[in-house]
Amino acid sequence: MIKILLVEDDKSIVSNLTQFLTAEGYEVKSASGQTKALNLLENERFDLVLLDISLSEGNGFAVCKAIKSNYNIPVIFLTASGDEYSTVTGFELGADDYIAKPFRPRELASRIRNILRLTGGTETVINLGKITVDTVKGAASKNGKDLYLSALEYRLLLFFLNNRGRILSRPQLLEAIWDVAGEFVNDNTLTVYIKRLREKIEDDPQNPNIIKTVRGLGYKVEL
Amino acid sequence: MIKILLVEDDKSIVSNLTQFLTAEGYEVKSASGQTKALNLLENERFDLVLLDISLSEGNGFAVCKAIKSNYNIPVIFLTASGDEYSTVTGFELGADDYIAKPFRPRELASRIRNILRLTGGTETVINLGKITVDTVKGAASKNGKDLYLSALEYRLLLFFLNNRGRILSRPQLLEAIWDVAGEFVNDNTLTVYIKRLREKIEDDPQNPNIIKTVRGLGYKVEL
DNA sequence: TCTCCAATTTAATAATATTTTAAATAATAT
DNA sequence: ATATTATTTAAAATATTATTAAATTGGAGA
Repeated sequence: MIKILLVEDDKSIVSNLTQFLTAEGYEVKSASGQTKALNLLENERFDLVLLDISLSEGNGFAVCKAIKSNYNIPVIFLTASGDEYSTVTGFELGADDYIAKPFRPRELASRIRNILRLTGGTETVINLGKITVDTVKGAASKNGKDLYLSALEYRLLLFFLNNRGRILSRPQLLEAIWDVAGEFVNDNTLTVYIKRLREKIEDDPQNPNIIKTVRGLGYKVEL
Repeated sequence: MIKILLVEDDKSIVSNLTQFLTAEGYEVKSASGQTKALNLLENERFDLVLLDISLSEGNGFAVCKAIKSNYNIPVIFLTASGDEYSTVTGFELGADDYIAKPFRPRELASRIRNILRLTGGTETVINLGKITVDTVKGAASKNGKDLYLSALEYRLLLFFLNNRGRILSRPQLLEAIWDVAGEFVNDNTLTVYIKRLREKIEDDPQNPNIIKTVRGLGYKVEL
């Protein structure tokens, strides 16, 4: 069953959408504020988040950012209509689509199907050889033994696993994990983290077998 | 350079969008009808198609279907406004997004970036005889065996493959790979790289069969 | 509020592979 | 035959990545 988290404080929208989406075959839970939303996300696995970005409490952008960096779940923004600013920066913050209120439910359903198709659903447990990452628990292990990764090490590993087979350039990694687009984070920070991660996950960190260096292009984890 | 094919018969839209998207850093080609569009697609590689579905000649759906089944390129529909029918069946036909006219160029740009991000760009595998380059993996192979190319060798090969059939002059190559327009990179650098690349990809590097020298003009890779 | 601790970032240095240069040789066209 | 263009070779210069250690930051608990 595909689970959708609806983050919205307008009660009537919540009730209408819940009814409609349930009829469409989704399981819907709702949260009226960003704190509640993040709480729910910590405890349950969702496949998609519908996010009202005009939440009274703070703005929705922060939530989106948090979701994106911690859970890798697709997010669709529900925006106040005609707010071009929102749409543009929404995408840039990692939203996967947006829809302006008021919207037709059928169109929303269509966009949901589309995003789920494009993002291929959410994975909860990712395996690669001896390494396992459980994104629900937020924990990683090697041969079943817990790996004690720091938050950034964890996110870096997760990003690699979500993009295995791909060459990931340093700017790409910096942007994905440190989310400053190139600026202000010492480039070497990444190098240091690669080293630390290797130290924890590789059998022979000097001759890494999981995270490979492709000189001049970036790093890559094989399939 | 990311290449966009704009399929649209309204001249003023074509001209406006071409200008705008070019300024955004895309390479834009346009076709006024579906036949022309499909012709272009046969001969060039595009990364994304913007498709007006109210084309006079036939409807856009057929084109979209053809694109999707033959090329696996993301398609964004440009629809007449308020046409819900179009949006729903558009997605179902494989469109990756749609935008209703009239739209704000910035929003279109935003959607383009988003789709390219979601679909991970197109251009993933390029083949030429025994040589294969996979730009997602960032790796090249010959007869399925890995070629260990340096970053510049890789970029050079990629550039040749993206421009096969064309004669590429030395200044052109220098500018493309070394991105120096006004010299200061020893002209021979290119020659040396051609040699190294040939050594790795040619069966008989002394009698190159892939990268041909066209004396006085430059180099060329046959189609 | 303060202190301490772990996590993160930065800086300095080393190791290594790539890139550039230069100079000698070969091939081709006029 | 000679000038021009292209190739080859090998060594020098540079860039990129890895390592190590020290400085900084920010949060949990006293």
